[in-house]
Amino acid sequence: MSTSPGEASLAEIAAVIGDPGRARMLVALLGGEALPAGELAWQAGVRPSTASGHLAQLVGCGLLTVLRQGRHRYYRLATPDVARLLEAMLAVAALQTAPRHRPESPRDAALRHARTCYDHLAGRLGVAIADGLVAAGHLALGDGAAMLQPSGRRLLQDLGIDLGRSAACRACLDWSERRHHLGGAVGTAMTRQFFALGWLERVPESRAVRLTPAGGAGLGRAVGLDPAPFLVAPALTCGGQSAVATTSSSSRTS
Amino acid sequence: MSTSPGEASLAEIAAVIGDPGRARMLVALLGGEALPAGELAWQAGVRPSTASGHLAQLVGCGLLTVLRQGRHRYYRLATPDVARLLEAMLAVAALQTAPRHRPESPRDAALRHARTCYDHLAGRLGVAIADGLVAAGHLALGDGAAMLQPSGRRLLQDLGIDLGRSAACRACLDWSERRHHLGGAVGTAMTRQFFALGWLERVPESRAVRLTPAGGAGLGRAVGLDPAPFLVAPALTCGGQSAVATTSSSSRTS
DNA sequence: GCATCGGTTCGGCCGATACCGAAGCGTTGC
DNA sequence: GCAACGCTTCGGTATCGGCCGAACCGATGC
Repeated sequence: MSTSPGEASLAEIAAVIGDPGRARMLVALLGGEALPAGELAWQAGVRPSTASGHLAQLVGCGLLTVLRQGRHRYYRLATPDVARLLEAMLAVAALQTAPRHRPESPRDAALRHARTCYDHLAGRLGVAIADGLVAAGHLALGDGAAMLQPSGRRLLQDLGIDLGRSAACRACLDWSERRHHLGGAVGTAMTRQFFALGWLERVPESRAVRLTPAGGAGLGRAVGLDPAPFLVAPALTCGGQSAVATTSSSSRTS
Repeated sequence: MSTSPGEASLAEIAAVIGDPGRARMLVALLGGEALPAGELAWQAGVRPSTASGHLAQLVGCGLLTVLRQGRHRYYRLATPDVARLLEAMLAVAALQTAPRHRPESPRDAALRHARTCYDHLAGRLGVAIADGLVAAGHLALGDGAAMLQPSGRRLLQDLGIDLGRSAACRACLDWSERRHHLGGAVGTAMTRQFFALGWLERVPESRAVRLTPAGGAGLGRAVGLDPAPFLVAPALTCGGQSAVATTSSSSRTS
């Protein structure tokens, strides 16, 4: 066969992602944290033995890396490129599912509201922050790319975020909003600082994040965000127990 | 199951891409042209009946669209998002294959040299043009994003390319060079104009493109490109017959 | 009209692989 | 040391999906 290496590996990688269980593992890891094998098995809805095989494949084709720590093995996305690939797939997938069923599970609602996209913010909150920066003239955004303006650089410096000389950042297509939010080095640095300032906090067992009152005030000042819709968050549906209860929590050890 | 629609479709789409035959079809369509079913069957190396099934799946999950014309059916990538997804996969796949085998088939050599990436230029030529623009200060490039500077806008206007007010463009990761080339609206407009000016021409039966002598002179003036390495192109290996001969040309009707 | 051609549908075959339970291995904690 | 724990390896089963040839359908051209 005259299969170019590119073609061969393309199918290989896609086939590995193309199993429902493995896909669920990857989406779980899209939060950016490293997770142990048992947690991923539970997320995928399979037995540990099955999950182990899946994880071996994911590591084998370079999508994940392992971190051995005591008797645990923590898995994480191998590179940011993998996260971008997954987001690109979710964006295409969202196009197909949007017209069809819209049951809007509570878990999805929380994710649509605000979540991490590997190393930056996504969901309505991520889009709203990007919008605020654009409206204030701090950010130029268009056609899949974005660039921070001098005023935006100063703004971020005031928030304690010191960027190198790079003003360019990625405009990541948000699969839930079908709009762009801020990614790349600038988006990563902003998100990290927001967590450090206590403006954001992670929702347990999920990629979802929550805006704290301090964060609402801070973002209101900084980017003119109206924090109201984000503070009344759908917390009742994603507080950890109800979402988990709808799945097979019985198979969980705890 | 609590599979969010995103997760379910992620696996669905990946599984569809994950077949070697279908992957070859998609890569063939990455050239940006619409191709008839028979041509795609030949590219995939399967019988028309098998290819028909594959194409139905690709259309079914929204990756391709059909264009009926007489007794032919032309297939093309459904949206630019699909092309971006495929390029993201190729970029990740290139990471894995790079350390391994490097047989460097003649077809790959031509593609590495210069090719279309759906609607813009890629390969060494695409990267060299982007480099030239950056070196001359016409383009700011960094972290997956790029932005045209005022001088770059004037340069493109002189070449007959009129952009709207958007100066932002995508920096597309080149899977063969592991560097960025110019995509987005600006990259698309440039590439289209280069073809219109006769600076570029397509290599038949391939995504590869060739720089014409006029194009070498023009790009030398415009972006300071040294056209020498691109004019002595590996044309002998990709002229159409030798590359095709290595595959099953016997099954071809012509 | 009839032959040709591009493409799809159908039926049957077969290889690949996801799944589980049981057993094994290394680590942790008492 | 011994038990508990997290994870992996192995063997067997069952299902899924790709592949082809043959038949069918619609459009084209003489």
